[in-house]
Amino acid sequence: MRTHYCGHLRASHTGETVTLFGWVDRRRDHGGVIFVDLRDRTGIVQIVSDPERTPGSFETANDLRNEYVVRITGKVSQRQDGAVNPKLPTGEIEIYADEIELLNAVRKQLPFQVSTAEAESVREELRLRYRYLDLRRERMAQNLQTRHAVVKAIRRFLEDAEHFMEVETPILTRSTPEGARDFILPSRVNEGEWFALPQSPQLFKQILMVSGVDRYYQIARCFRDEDLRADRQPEFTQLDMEMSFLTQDEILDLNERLVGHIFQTVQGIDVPRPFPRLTYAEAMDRYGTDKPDTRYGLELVEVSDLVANSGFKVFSGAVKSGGMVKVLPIPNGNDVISNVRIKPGGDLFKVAAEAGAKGLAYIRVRESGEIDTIGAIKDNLSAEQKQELLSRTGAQPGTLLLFGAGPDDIVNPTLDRVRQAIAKEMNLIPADQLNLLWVTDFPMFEWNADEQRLEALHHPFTAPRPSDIGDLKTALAQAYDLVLNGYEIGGGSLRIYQPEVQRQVFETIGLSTEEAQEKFGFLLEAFEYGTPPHGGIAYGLDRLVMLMAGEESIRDAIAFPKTQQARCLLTEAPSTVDAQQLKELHVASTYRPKPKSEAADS
RNA sequence: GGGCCUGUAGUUCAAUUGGUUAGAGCACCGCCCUGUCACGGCGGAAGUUGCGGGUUCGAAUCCCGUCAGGCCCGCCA
Repeated sequence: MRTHYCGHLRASHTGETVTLFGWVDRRRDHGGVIFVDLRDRTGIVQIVSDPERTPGSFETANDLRNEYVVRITGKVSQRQDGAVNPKLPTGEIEIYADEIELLNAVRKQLPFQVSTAEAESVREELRLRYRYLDLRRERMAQNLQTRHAVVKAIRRFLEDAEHFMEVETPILTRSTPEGARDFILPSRVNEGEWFALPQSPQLFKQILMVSGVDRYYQIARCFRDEDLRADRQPEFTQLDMEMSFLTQDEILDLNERLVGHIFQTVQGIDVPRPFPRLTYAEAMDRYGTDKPDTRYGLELVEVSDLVANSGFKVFSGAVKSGGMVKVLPIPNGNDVISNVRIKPGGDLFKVAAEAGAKGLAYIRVRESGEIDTIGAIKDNLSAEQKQELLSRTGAQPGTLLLFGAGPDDIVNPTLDRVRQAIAKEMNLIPADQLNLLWVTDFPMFEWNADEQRLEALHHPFTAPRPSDIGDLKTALAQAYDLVLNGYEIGGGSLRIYQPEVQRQVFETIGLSTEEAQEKFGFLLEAFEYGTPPHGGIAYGLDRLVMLMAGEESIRDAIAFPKTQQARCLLTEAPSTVDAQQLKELHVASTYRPKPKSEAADS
C-alpha cells in the first residue's frame, strides 16, 4: 500500500519507512550503487540501491529501465553534504530501497523520451498518437493540473461563495439554425429524424431561468462542426453561466470576482479590479478589433476628416466612398521597418494583403520633423495638414506612420494584424502581464453579404439596449466580451425575456414567424409563463487554461485533442461502421472513394 | 475549398546545396564502473530519407502526384 507520493517527501520524513509507487524516470548505474529517479504525478524522488546496504533490492534495480512501473519500500534518509540536489524539491533526501517490486516493464521501444529531464520537443503527431506517454511528461502533466485547479477554483467560488447550482443539459438535442454547423446523429428509434450535439447549452440555460434555477452554471461540453485552428477544437469546454434578476453591472462584477478568484487560487496572481471597459466602438476605433491586446500601445488614429479633401486619391477616395483612413503610428519604426517590407512582395505588405488591403501607405518622420514619403502624398498635403497629422498621431522623429485606407471592414482588420505583427517583432509585449478588459455595447446585428441579410453578432437571444428597441437594425446590444491579452476568453449578454421582443429580433434576422415557431417554439412558449429578466456568460475554458499554462495551442490544454483534420490519432476516430449499424439508423452513405489518379500510371 | 511550412535510425537533428559507404546526441543491446542526479567509459545493432512516379551517369537534395502533421484564409463566438 502506498504511504506517500514521491514529490511530497521532505527532510521531515527522515527515518520513516515509506512505500512508493511510480515510473522509473531515469536510472544511473554506477556498477555498485544504482540510483533510480522514481516519478509519479507529484514529482521525482531519488531511490538508492547497492549490494551492501540494500541487498534485497539490488538485483531488481539492475534490471530496471526507463518507464518501468515499480513499487519501492525503503527508508527516507538525509543526503550527505555535497550530495544534495537543489534542483529537486525532494533533493535533500533519498530512499534506501529495501524492496523493489517490478510491477510492469516496458515491452516496446518508447516512441519518445518521457523523462522530465528531456526537454526535447517531440513531433506533435507522435505526442498525440501516444498521448498517454505525453501526458506523463512534466509539461502536459502540469497543464492537466492547471486545468483541474481552474475548474476546482470555479466550482468553489460559484458554489460555495455565490450560490450557483450546476445543472447538466442534454448532449442529444435538436439542430438549430444560426451559428455554426451542427454535428448530427440519426435517431434509431425515430426513423428519419436526427439529434444534434449542442453548440452550447444556450437555450437550456435560459429555460432553466424560467424554471427558477436563478443561478446556473455548468462545465459544459460544446460541439461545432467547423474547421480547426490552433485555438479551436470541434469539441470544447465552456464554463457556462446564467443568472436571473441581475443588472449587467452586477453580472460583470460577479465575473470579475470569479476571474480574480481563479487567478488568485491557481497562480497566486492578484488581478486589479474593476477590469477596464471599452465599448465596441471605442475598441474598433483605437485597435481595429473587438478583442484588443492592450499590453502595448500602438493605438490607431483616425484621420479621415483630415485627408477627405486631399489630392491623394487613395485617401480622399476611401472617405468619399464611405470608408475611412486610419494611421498606425510606430515610434522608432523607421529603424526597424524598411520600405521593402511595406511595398508589394514585402512581409508586412503580405500581412495587410491577407486582411484584404490593397497596400499600406506610409510616412516617415525624420529628425527635423520633416516627412519622408512618396511624392503623391507629400505633394497633396498642405503644411497645416502635415502638422495636424503629426500632432494627432503623436509622431516624433523616427516614427513610422502606416496608413490604411478603404472600407472600414478592411482597414480595421488590416491595421489590427499589422499592429500585432509589429508589436511582436519589436518586443513590445510584456510577457508576464495580464490585461483583462470588458468590451461592451456590441451592435445587435451585422450584415451578411453572402446571405443578403442581417445576422446576430452575438446570438439571437441577446437583448438590445432598452433605448434602442425602436430601431433594432442599428440597435446596440447589452452584450459583453471578456478579453485577455488579445484573446476573447468569455462572452455573454442580457437576454431577451419578452416574447414580443424575441419575435422582432427573429424577424430582423429574416426568420419568419413560422420558422421561428418551428425552430424555437419551445423557447417562445416558455417565455409566455413568467420569465425572469436574466443574463449570462460563457467562457472558453480550454482557451483560458491554454493562456494560463503559457501554451500557444488549445491542444496542450486538452487531454485528448484532435488534429487539424479533426482526427484522434490515439483512437483513430472517426472510423467507418458496419453496414448493419447504418441500416438500424435508417441511414445510407453517399460517400464514394475518389478514383485513384491514373496520371501516375501512364 | 485555398495558401504556406514540415516529413531522414525508436527519437531530436545533421548531410559542404545533385556526387559515390546518409552521420551525431539521447533511447535500445552487451561489457566495465560504489555517490550520481542530463553520471561516466568501451563496444554493438539500428535507415524503403512518408509513399508513388519522373528528370539525371548519379536524387534525402530538382520536378509532378499523393498521404500525414502544423500555421493561416474561407468557415466559426
